[in-house]
Amino acid sequence: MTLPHPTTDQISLPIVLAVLGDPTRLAIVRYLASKEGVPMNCSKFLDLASKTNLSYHLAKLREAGVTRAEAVGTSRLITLRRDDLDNRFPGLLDSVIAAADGDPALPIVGTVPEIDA
Amino acid sequence: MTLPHPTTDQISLPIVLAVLGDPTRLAIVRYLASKEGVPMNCSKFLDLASKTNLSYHLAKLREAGVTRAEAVGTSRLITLRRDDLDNRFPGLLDSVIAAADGDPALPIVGTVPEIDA
DNA sequence: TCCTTAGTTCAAAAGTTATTGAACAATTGG
DNA sequence: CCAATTGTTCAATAACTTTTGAACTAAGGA
Repeated sequence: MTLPHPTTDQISLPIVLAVLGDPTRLAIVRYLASKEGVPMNCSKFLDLASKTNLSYHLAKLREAGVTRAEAVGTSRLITLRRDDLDNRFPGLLDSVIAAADGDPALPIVGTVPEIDA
Repeated sequence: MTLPHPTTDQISLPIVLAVLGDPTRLAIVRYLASKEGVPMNCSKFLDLASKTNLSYHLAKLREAGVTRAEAVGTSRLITLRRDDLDNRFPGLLDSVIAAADGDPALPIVGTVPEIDA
């Protein structure tokens, strides 16, 4: 199963903005950005929402072109499409992340401490 | 009647992103940005939506802190809260507007030519 | 005063998004 | 093979958002 992703030029500004305009999804994007290059699996985000709901939000992010998801075994490895976003919308992601960092009211991944290896 | 506006520090990133994630509102913001400092009245945007619907979208923009509306006579003078947005979310508005400028699919104000004075 | 212009409000309808639980696949380890 | 792990899909519901028309207010001009 190869998951559908938009090509770079199919990424639409209003859709990206609307997708980022949700605190749960913003938290996911911030976390991916903070671990740039390290693919995450969905379970990392379980403190943000239920498994089902996460599946929904992650699909939104992927369909908008914000993230890339690759099926590996029973996991999905999720990465931020930073290069594509930076190419298409220069400066946008950086300013969104910087703005989010300044807002203590936003949910963040990892507040509920994970049992880390 | 003084219309309600959030203070600068009440402006919320997810709300601003969600509000800008609508093509009609994005068109309004782009137009205001292109005419920086020149207050617009609502009728400027009548080629984007009906009068009633415009009232709704302009209220969303105002309530999010993106625009300021001042009642003058029977008109509302609408301006972009650029300083407030730039202070709160540096670079965000500029990158959104630049990104929008690169997308020919987005609606723009003034496509239907106005009978100008 | 009466009419027009500018925009709002209200209630209804339509459409969309978010959230949930139960059931389902697919991979991996024992 | 069996069970656990990882995540998806589906259908239902809840909750919002958008759009509309009709009725309204408020100011300004004739």
